[in-house]
Amino acid sequence: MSDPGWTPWTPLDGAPTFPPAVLAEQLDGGQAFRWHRQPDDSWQGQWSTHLARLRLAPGRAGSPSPPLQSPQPTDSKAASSPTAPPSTPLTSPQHLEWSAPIATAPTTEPALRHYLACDDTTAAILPTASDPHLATCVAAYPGLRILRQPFGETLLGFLCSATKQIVQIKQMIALLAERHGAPLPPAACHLLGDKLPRALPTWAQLATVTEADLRACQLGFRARYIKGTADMLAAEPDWLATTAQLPFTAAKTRLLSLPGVGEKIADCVLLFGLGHHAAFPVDTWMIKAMTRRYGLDGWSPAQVAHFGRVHYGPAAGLAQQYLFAWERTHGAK
DNA sequence: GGGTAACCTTA
DNA sequence: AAGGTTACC
Repeated sequence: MSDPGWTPWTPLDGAPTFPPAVLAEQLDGGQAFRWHRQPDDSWQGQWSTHLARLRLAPGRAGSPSPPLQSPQPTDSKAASSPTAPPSTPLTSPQHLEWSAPIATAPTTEPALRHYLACDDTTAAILPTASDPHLATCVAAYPGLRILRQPFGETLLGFLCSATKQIVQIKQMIALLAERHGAPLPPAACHLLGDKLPRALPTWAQLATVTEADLRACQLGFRARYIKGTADMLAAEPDWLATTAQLPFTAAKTRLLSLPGVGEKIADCVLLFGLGHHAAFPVDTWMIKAMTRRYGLDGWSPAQVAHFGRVHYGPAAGLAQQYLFAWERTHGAK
């Protein structure tokens, strides 16, 4: 059944089809930290002042909500196993459906399509023809894209990320929103029972929070970096807007001037928050991947980053996301 | 410049 | 240990 106050599940026009594992990777694979899987395997997430749910079209049998007029072309195989275990990354692609609070749905839908980068075709320029391993990774996650997230939120998320796992980062971010974020516009607010949805705090709001209160959000030593960054941004109110307009290298230089932002976090923010697809974040997973799959034993992060930029070119960031996803699931092999 | 420890907390 | 950065040798 669909929730009262929420729109019925509706196919998202223009969205690619996804195998379940790819949708999970895209929403909860380390790009974003505000998507939470629900008991019915749908996803609920927030970005900016948007709140939405996503799911993959369930099969015909046992469909809990009255079937809409969703076309479902070429879906004969997927329908045979609507609840098939996500045993392999390659289960059959299914169509994406969305739902949102009724009051905000008209603005949510186009925002969602933009956020999910449904129109992005960057994968077409990946050098898969000359790189068998990259081709394997791409084939394993068909439809995977780089999200288009709000710049400020992306910066906050990755300032939280240092030596933390995704689950922990999500906890920090949830606490920051709960304690320091503004409630979403009233129309959406009665919808989640006792839990009012809140936006993430803006950087201006963060500048008014004490470091101690930030530490109380489980930020640990990252609290000092976030406070320092908030102070710098508060001293220069146009910092985010100005940086967002700069070309890749200049934007990176500015990001690196913030406390707590080094090479890796800068590249993540450039990639996920500013759409600079040439950024190639190198973390411990990428070191493992390049060592194991390309024989780059003993290479430093800076050397691996250089290799990535040269080898993968203008879509290096997307290549990184495929390699990252593959390594996290196939790392042992 | 490269190598190493400290930084917080929790899974 | 964990998806890093910084400070200091």
